[in-house]
Amino acid sequence: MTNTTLKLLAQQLQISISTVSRALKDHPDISAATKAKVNALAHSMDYEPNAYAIQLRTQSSKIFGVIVPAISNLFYDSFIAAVEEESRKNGYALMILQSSNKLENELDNLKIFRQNRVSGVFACLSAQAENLETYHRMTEKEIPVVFFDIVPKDNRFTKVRMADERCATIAAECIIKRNSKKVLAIFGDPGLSISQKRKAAFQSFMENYAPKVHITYVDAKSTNEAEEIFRKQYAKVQKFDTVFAMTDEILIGVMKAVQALEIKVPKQVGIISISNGFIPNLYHPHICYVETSGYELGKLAFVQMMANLKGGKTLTELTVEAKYVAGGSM
Amino acid sequence: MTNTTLKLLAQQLQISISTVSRALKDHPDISAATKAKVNALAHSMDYEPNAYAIQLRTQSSKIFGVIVPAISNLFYDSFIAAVEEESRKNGYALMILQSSNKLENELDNLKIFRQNRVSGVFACLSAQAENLETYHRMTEKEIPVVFFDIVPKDNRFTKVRMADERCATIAAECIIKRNSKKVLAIFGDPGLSISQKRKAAFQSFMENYAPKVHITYVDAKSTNEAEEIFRKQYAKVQKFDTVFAMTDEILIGVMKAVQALEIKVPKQVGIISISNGFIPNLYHPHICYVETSGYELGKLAFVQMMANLKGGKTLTELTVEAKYVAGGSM
DNA sequence: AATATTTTCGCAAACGTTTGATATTGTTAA
DNA sequence: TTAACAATATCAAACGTTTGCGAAAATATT
Repeated sequence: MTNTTLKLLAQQLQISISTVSRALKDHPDISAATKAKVNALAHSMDYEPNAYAIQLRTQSSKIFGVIVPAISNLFYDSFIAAVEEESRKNGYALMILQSSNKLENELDNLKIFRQNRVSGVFACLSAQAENLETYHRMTEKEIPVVFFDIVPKDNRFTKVRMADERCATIAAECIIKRNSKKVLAIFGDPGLSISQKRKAAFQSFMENYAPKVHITYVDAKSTNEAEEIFRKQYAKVQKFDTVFAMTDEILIGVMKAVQALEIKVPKQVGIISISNGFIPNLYHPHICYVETSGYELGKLAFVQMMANLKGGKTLTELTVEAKYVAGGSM
Repeated sequence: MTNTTLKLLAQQLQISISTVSRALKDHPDISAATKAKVNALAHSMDYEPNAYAIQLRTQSSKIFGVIVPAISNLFYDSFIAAVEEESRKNGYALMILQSSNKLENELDNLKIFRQNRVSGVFACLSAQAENLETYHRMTEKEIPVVFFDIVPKDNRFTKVRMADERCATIAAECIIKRNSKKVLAIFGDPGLSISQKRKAAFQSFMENYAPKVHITYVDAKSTNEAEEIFRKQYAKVQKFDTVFAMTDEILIGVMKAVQALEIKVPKQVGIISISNGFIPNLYHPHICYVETSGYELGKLAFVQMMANLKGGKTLTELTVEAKYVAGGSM
């Protein structure tokens, strides 16, 4: 069955295509009577405007592209959910592609976006190289790019991200308040700037405000690594009394060890992490965490995108504020 | 900066648009020399074919639509990830929209898909009404629809889903093998057909093969409800020795209670659930589960989609087999 | 040398829509 | 009654491709 088109409607009603087109979009040039007729027929014939023809004609696509390392991820999926909500409210649809942290995929995805003349791109850099060349090409072609979470240093781009330093600082404050003496601080992949930032912020805060607290800094690239580190450190005679987990991945590893070793939380060990809250609330008692919300970040990113679309250039780096959520683990 | 088009390339090289077009797609009519020239210029001018023009001309879009209740979901996000992978391999892009389980959104999404003339739709029905009318309209317009997970009863559609009955049966087997005497079986929202199927299968299996086992059947619509149920049942003098959790949500509730009550697993209580594995592996010991993989389901759905696209009508209901994954909880 | 064949390319229409310019009415003011 | 104007509707070009058909040039066959 062939699709209903303006032409079809026009010849049914014995009027011109342009009249039909204008009637459908409530153009003042068209009389109420004609509009009524056209709308009625369009509805009964199940007319759906052809997005491609429109986009070809108007040179604008009403589609945003989103690149995430992985869709299946507690943080990114809430980011996507937020962007999707806002997009739909504003009449945009989303094309979502995952890079799997591979440069090759990221480039492929960008190509698809360019070929589909997306109105804008939300991009999270893949861990590998910083191939900004391609992104520059996009902005040259007036496709705004809003980077989120893992953003480039180049400040010719619009960026939104979590207030990473602040997150770490809040966690540090908390540890100081708890009067901890010995802390095990586990950070993520040291290759990622996010790890570096958080660690630097954490470290400098602790050194300034609680220089006497003894802190063991370690990096863990995976859940398993985090678990092993915890076990090893816990085996020492001088045990730590508090552990800081920079990510959900790390927290999961820590909690596996905690459960296996039957450690009482918070009596024997206090735990604090940075998370969106899902994982920390799985346990009893709930783990205390500094909230980093992918959802909030998504909302913010969308605002930035619209600003870019409307008012030309808006190059800023915005951050979402972090807040502490108390659980029973400290 | 304006986009490079075939026309632009053509006038640069003083040849016709059609020659450029054919050269670019390696058409045998074009000489090697011309092809070389064209390709070189196209590359240097950063030519990107305009997907809209192509789709308008060829009437095919190379885009699939996906509707899920929520992107931010352990099951659906892995489904999406699988479909995305396969799609890209086959040159398709994905448009993903979430219904938030609202009929209104679902219809909006479908409209967007129709207007974008997607090549096919992967749909998971929202919990509310079964508005199959719209889906029929799509198939009439020769847009194949592959339903997944929550599928309609109408068997004029292509459907893929988990082998729900089998999942429950496997769990039941496991419980029998463990020699359980008293079981607490917690199922999900009784309004969903998936809950009904699993419960029916579980119940009939137990009645047939282990009629003497005492089973308490309850429904829980949320994590909190599951936790409360567990606590209440566990307070009884005649305690259950095994609990079956139909979903991750329920398992999470159960585990909160288990942790709070400091119940030893599996000594005091055995636990088995149905899950994709992420949640069960968060705990120590790992919870035993019957695996239902969104990822596998995605792969299967994609195969069905391609079959539909190629060979006309392929109306079948396929299921992904379930398998038992042993943890330390039984 | 004339014809037939192949290789290489251009013409033009079509996909469905939007929109500036223009034409056709009907209405009002002088 | 006629000029002036507003209201309504049409024409036609354009967006960037693809593709059937035919034309020209080069090569091969008699």
